[in-house]
Amino acid sequence: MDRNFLYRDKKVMTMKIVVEMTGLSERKVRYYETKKLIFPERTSSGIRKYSFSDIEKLMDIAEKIEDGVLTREIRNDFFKRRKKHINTRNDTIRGQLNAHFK
Amino acid sequence: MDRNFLYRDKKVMTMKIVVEMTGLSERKVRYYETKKLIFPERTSSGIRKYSFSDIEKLMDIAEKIEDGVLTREIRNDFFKRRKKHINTRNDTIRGQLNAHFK
DNA sequence: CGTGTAAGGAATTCTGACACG
DNA sequence: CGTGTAAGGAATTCTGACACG
Repeated sequence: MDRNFLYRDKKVMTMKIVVEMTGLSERKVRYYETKKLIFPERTSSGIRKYSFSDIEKLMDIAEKIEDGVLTREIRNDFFKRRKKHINTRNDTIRGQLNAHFK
Repeated sequence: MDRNFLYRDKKVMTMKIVVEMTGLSERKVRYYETKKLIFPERTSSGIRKYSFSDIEKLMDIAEKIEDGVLTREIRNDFFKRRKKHINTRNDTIRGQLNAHFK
């Protein structure tokens, strides 16, 4: 429903909760923000607020990072939904994660 | 879906967010908890965590309180889904909010 | 590049209590 | 009964930086 959409995208969680749910460190979560991968809102006093969809996105990002994908590439992937394969380079690691972009 | 259910009932919001969303004071939110109207979870360090359904419940509670309903009555209403009408008393205020229990 | 950490301050949250009624 | 508030401490969050690589 329309309501569920609100639940999913409403920015209501603070860092602590995000860390608990994703298993990532605060450092990583903030870093991905500087890299324009996630866009939390802020309370009037500056505290970051995340949504359920942010949580999902973070877990997706974490998975790609582990596979060796660069934040910059992940970002491009988000921006241009269908991006050409990243086969410009061909080391072992790269080959393994192409599935993510197919 | 099953997923939306998770979003709605997952306890992820801290007091600040709850206050912002409901417009209630921290005092009220905590008081309704002592009266067994809401049941937030706690982080390992003791910080209360609320869900979207808690937010909705709080707004419902606030409305009834404004109408003069006692927390005790609201609680009974929650426990026994279909409770007999509260017409034991009959002052003006009471008459006006019977709709809530019909 | 991606991430850990110590540093210091600011904002949040918690509990128990006094107050009014 | 329902709610405001001052009190003091504990836990959270924030930023900028140094470090490694």
